[in-house]
Amino acid sequence: MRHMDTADGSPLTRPAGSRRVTAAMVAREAGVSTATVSLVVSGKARGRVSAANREKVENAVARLRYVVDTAGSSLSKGFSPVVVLIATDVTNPFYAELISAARAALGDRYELLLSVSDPGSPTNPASIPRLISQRPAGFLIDAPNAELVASLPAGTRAVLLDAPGLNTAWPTVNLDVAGGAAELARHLAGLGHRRVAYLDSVVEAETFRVRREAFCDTAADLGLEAGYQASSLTAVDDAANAFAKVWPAWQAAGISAAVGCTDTHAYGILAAARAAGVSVPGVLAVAGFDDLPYSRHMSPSLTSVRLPARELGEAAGRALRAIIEGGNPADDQVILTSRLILRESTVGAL
Amino acid sequence: MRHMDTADGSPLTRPAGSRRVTAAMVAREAGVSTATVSLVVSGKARGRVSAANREKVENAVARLRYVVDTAGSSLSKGFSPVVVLIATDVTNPFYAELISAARAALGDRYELLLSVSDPGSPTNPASIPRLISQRPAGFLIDAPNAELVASLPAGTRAVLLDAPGLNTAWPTVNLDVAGGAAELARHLAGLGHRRVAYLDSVVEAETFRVRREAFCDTAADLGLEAGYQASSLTAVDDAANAFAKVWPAWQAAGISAAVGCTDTHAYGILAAARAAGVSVPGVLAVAGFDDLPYSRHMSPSLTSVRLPARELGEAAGRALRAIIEGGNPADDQVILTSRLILRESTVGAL
DNA sequence: CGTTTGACGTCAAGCGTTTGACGTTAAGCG
DNA sequence: CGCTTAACGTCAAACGCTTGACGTCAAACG
Repeated sequence: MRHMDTADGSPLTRPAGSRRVTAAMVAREAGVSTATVSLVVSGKARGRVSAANREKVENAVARLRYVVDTAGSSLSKGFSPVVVLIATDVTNPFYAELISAARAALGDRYELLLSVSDPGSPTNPASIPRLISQRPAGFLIDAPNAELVASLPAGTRAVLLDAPGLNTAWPTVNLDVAGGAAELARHLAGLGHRRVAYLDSVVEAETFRVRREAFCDTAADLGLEAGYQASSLTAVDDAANAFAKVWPAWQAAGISAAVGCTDTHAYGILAAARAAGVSVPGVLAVAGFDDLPYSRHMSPSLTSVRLPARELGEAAGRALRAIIEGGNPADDQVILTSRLILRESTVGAL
Repeated sequence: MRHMDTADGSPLTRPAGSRRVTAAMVAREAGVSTATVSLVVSGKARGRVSAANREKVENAVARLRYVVDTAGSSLSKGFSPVVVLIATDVTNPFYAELISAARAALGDRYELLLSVSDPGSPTNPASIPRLISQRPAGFLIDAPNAELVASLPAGTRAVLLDAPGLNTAWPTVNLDVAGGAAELARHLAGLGHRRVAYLDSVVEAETFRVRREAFCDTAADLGLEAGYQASSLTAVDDAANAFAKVWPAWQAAGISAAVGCTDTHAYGILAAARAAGVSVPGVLAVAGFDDLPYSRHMSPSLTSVRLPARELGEAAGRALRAIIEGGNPADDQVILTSRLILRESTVGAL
């Protein structure tokens, strides 16, 4: 291995140039041992390193631009200073806030990296062992399905986000989507709707199941008949197509409102309704979930159940940090509330 | 270190439970040496491991669920099997395709992880050394600014995406946004517009500069007067506010078209124009860049310069893989073409 | 039959960091 | 003055994996 400069043979070679700066080099430069360097750099100098030596080391570190090598460090310590956020669909604008809040809550001792699966497909449980072999300090797992959670080895440091109904021992930060969904059902019933279509996701995530069930159950209690169907849409395009196919049947069935399990689903309905000349909310009321930033600017603007993205990221980040540094999170099962934002697509001109 | 179960002292402890499976354990189980295990697992068995032993090892690996530990491996090999994609604004739907294509092109020997900065702010160059200390096999860097590129140590394996006008030695995959921007300018001039407002981003990315300059230069050549101004918007909300403030002035100046440096900017203009009772495209034509999935469903649908996200990810992934495995990418400077998608927001009812 | 060749295995030296254990020294105490 | 304490430094043993170097052995060759 070492210095294999032969071009043939193993395809993988060390990066050329720029020798890595090691603790040993810093130690030599500062005239101390590597142990001392390590103590200073990791902030454990108290009572073991004199002020004079500390300064020498700090100068040498600055001069040489030394950065602790994660490979060596994590081998020795058992973990690396990164937190992996596993998510399915980062393009959901919901995530920008979540990520930024989580990073802030985690503090700057950890690097936050994202592992995202292809849009529409759930995270492959097979990738978990590979990620674990990176020895991250912890995982933040968004909207995991049961299979994924089951495949988590005991002892993994992880916090689940948005994992309702999973009944797991892992610390979890949940959103009370059910509350928002119920509120939406009450809202539609209150407007006089009698039959409503609920467009579910084909992606099997617990959060989608919960949204649907909460909505449909509450609807049923109120005498509002809610039929649902999965539709293969994450992008608006598909929604439009799907809508074109089902609209005649809906019309025949007397359906006067449609709810998408996501605002993007609802966007598709809006666009397709417009294309089909169906007036919203006159002929068809439309609503969604997530209150994406675009929703208020749709035409008509979209009624939606807003989820507290920032709080979610913040709570999850804080919990994981507690696990990593302390052992237990202060609060093991957190639930954040959602709320319904009323807009034109259900109530008409505001 | 080893087994520190004292609760006090260092806050960080090893994860409890589930002893890590090491190559040594596999070796014992299979009755061979760790060297043999390593050879089998890394696929270098040819000519060094008999079929019988290989099978024994494979069985033991399966039985014990052994996964190579990245910490040890990357310490020894000099790099870990991960590729870091550095990006600024993953919630741009553009990225979903880019990521998925890049992952596919990279192959399954590498794990693709994302490092994202907060929306609106460029990637902090200070985070580069930390990422490098993870020893990833390579970097994919999207829309880097000059400062970031300058801070890349020589020898870093990286491919730049969407880094126009940077004049760097790093292999780069660029989009010919300029071509699309020019096409847009010609389109607007052809429609008879004489004065146009260009809303720039406050984020300093080369791609934004190129979009603006190509548009304004072409416009000037055609006798189309293009004024531009940065506006502090990444989210549609801000755009709407900004628009409300400037519209009277625009009207006075005879501006009949507005171009957003991003479709999200254009969304904001659309929404604000609607709110202000300004007819699009009658009174004001609107266009943007990126052709986000929502754009075709806006009301009116949005004319936009489409960028080939999938091809971009694919080309970048392939180039990085070539660098990692071979040494040089087949093609050092790739340019992909963009094209203008015409829709209602400039040409009216289709 | 002596020698080359190639297949197959293992040894052991690193890779870079962390941290108990263990010195040395000087200050503090009775 | 003898003894405890604390501060400060360093040593060296891990952590888990990779791979040149170096064996052994049997088949192939002249």
